[in-house]
Amino acid sequence: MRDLVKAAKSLSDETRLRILNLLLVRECCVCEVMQVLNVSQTRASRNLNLLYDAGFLKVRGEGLWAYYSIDKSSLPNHLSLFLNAVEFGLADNKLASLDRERLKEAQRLGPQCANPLAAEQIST
Amino acid sequence: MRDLVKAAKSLSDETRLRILNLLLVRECCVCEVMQVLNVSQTRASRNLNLLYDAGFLKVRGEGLWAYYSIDKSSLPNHLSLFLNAVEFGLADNKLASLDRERLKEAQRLGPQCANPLAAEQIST
DNA sequence: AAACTATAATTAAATAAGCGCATATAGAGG
DNA sequence: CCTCTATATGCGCTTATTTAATTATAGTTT
Repeated sequence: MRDLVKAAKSLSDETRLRILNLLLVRECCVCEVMQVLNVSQTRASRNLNLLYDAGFLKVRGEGLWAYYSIDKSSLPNHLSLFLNAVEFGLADNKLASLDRERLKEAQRLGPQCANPLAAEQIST
Repeated sequence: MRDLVKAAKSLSDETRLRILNLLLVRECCVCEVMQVLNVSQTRASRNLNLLYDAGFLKVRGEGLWAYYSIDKSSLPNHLSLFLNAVEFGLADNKLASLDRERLKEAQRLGPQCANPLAAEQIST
């Protein structure tokens, strides 16, 4: 039961649903999530880790980068069913679609390039 | 997206999963939920209402009683998918099975009969 | 090895969730 | 109309979640 509660809890946050939406398209590193969702590094990392903890994600470290992904074939059945619900629910969602578009243009440039404000401060 | 978050949040609590587990068997009134889960009237009512708010439940008032139920056929698709996940996840759960057993013996006697402590105090 | 960088963890502060108690509501029955 | 009863709700308290800011970690590069 605890697993189920944990899984549902991990899905009960907009940021995390948006993250799953991206990872359903393809593997992402933390900085790509930051870029596409326009959130802080802390927030991206923490919520990715929460989804990992709930069992939805795999992580693969490659040098400094951490690549998160969803491996549907190795998911326990109840998580797989939850994911179906999320995938269906996000399919026709405006923000989710926009995120998927933005993902196409996301680049693996590291966290400091994801924040336009910081970039401005540098150029000033 | 807000709907999805709300749905997932409503599933992220043990009491509410146990309630869904009962209602997947049959319609229940508040006092039956109290009895089977051995929780307070406030707690039963509040959590039923939360699940109702998320769209999972129907209510039917009959005199003083409120009967809650799940009408699978009229659920929106994403809720239906969520429910599948919950149903699967609870199928082989010990506590959920026990609750289903207890449900067979539950009676519609009103809230004060659901609390064994109160019953003892009455008999003393 | 020293400087740099992507991510993780820790902390502190704000916000929200969950529950019991007491009270409100609304229907039933005398 | 008054009382009794099943359920709902407002309030206050406790605990849990979320996040930004800061610091830590670990790999990379020079």
